[in-house]
Amino acid sequence: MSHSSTSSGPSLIQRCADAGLKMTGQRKIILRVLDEAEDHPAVETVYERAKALDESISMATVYRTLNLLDELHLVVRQDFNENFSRYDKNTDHHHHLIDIESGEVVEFQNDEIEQMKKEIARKLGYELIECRLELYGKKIRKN
Amino acid sequence: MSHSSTSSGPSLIQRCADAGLKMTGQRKIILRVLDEAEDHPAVETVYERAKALDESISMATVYRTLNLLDELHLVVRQDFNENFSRYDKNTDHHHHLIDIESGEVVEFQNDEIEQMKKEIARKLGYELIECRLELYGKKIRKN
DNA sequence: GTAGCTGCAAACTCTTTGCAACTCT
DNA sequence: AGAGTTGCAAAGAGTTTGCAGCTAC
Repeated sequence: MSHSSTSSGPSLIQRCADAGLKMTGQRKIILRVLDEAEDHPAVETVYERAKALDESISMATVYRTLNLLDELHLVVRQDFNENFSRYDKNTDHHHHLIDIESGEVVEFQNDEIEQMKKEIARKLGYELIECRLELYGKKIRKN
Repeated sequence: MSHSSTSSGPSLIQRCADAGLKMTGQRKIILRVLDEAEDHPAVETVYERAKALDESISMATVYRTLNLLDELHLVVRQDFNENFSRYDKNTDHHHHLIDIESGEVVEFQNDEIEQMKKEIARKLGYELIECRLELYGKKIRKN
């Protein structure tokens, strides 16, 4: 098992430019916010951080931009049992462990589980296309 | 690995009565709808089915009843990447495979995965409290 | 120049809630 | 009788959208 490291490679800004998106001032700011995020920010959070860099940015633009990036698979929309979406700039396949006390999110990857998921789907007569695995846990304190 | 069979045991109506809930006409109908459901109905669906049995039932009552049952752990609120909730009368621990073409939901249980989840959480320094595993797949057609 | 992007405000969807009337127990 | 439940309509939260103006290319 391994933690996923923060995705490196070309920045979101670069990848968006490559995808032929018009690079407006607002868009650059939002992409920078996502690139610099070490967490899985909610739309509201992206908005706040973007607004701190450019007062003129509107919520509508944040929503539109995040939807666009999600469609292009440049970010991943997450839904951790909350009534709003979070966004993950790490598009590599991985899962999440959510600390139910602090809300902190840890990413992980596990090959054995990947295998088993496929096998389970196959035994039920399905080809596995997507999947979602979230662990909710409490930090173990070593006394 | 095994499919979970439709939970038997005492009916929801019985378990609610045991829990000391006032058994109004509307509540009985909603509980009957849930007891008879072979699927994972959305709130809207529960409402429609209940309304077919008693025209007077309101959406507000359906929401209030489902929230109440969820709090008492007599049903489980599910959220399959849709922008509304579904409810599952099967409160035994299990996971779901969702057919991305038909929307059909298959329940399954797998002891190996249960073990691995706990182990992964432990290795990351957490005690596993809850979890959610959803497989999204396409039916394999045997030609 | 123009396709595409933006801010604003209004609209939309799902869900919750205040209130007065009603109903199980 | 009284605590708990109900229907209605209004309010809330999160998200989307129509529109006129603006901007990157």
